[in-house]
Amino acid sequence: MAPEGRYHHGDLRRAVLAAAVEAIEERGLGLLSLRDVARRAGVSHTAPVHHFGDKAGMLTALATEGFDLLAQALDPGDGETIDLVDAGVIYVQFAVDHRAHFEVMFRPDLHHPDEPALAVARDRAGDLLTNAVVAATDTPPGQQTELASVAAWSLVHGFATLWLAGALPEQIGQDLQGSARSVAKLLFSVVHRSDT
Amino acid sequence: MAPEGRYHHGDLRRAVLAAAVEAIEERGLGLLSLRDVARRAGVSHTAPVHHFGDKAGMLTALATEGFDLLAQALDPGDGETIDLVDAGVIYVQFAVDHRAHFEVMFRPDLHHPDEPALAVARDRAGDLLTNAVVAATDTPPGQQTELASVAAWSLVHGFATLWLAGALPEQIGQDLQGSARSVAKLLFSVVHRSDT
DNA sequence: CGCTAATCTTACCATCGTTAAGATCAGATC
DNA sequence: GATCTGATCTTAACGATGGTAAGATTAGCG
Repeated sequence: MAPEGRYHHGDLRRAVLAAAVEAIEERGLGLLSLRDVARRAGVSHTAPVHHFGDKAGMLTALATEGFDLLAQALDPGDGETIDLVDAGVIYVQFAVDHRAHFEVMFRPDLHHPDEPALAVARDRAGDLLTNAVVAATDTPPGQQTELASVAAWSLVHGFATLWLAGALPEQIGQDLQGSARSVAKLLFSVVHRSDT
Repeated sequence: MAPEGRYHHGDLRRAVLAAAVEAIEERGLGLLSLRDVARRAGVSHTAPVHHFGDKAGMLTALATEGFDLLAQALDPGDGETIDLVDAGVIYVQFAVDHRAHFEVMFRPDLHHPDEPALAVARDRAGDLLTNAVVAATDTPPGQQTELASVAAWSLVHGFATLWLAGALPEQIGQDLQGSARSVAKLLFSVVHRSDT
């Protein structure tokens, strides 16, 4: 990936983010070291500074990339809205497939709080989720819809988070796909009862 | 709290855990420093080693204490089972009131994986949640009940986690109590629809 | 009182994140 | 093609961190 022996890497920003994902998946977010990331990318430990400023900047960029990937996975394109259950399954699948991204996305204590790109990416993904709820409820957006969206998001987010934490019983983990779909089907109950 | 000027602290284990909670609430789990915790407790930076072994040991103890506190909050005593909605509200309230504990509880990458006390405390809290679901569903425990429990837990856990991450809309945060109760009421839909 | 184990401190080491200074290089301009 | 300029990367250094080793202090118990 990295051109060997060259002073200028060529695409260090991307390489650093990829190395960070690799490091987080191997040793966990808590043990992430910027120097280790730089080593994996084959550059000196201060090279990432120029692209990200500091460690928090790198994690902010990683979180932004994560929200972009999630939005991309949730967006069927052509201005259409995704089915609610499908959206739920995709959300869980994303958390599992992009564990490193997902963990960083919801750790604002590790971010630069005032990074506009992060807010933009997060809002885009959030809007796609809300749209799926609105389409499923078939009622005009309002305060009830907002609560329904929050509840729906909470359900799939909680499921994904608990699975990542290894807190779910073994049976669930053995058939994660099926369990995720079963849980996602409950989104209908959550969304339709939330107006009572 | 700490007896001044004494060589032996007297209750350093408790003091260190309390200092860790304080430090996490102030600066976030990601920036937690063992030396800072020791400073807050008024001891040298290696004093906690004797009680916890290392940083992961301290966080494992903190997570265990968290599960114990949660179980205590969910246990009405006298062998009775708690109401499902009440349990949901209590869960969210616990996460907010004991933010530091809660965050550590679900970060197994920061724990000693084979600590028995942690597993015991976690299972006790988990059983209390499952009991509340079983009592509400009114059906014998089985695979469906397990899925219902997971879904119910996911809903409140996701809500709490998203709130802690600052990811929920402002309206929710302004009336967290009310929103938490509204979400907890949805537990009935989740639990009763999960057998279809 | 005296012994022992628990508790805590000081000294030290490798590693970490960050900053400052300088080296190297890509691309634009002439 | 030569030169200049800014972007990119490295080396060097600093304070802080987590962990280990050795020793000091003291509580509990005979």
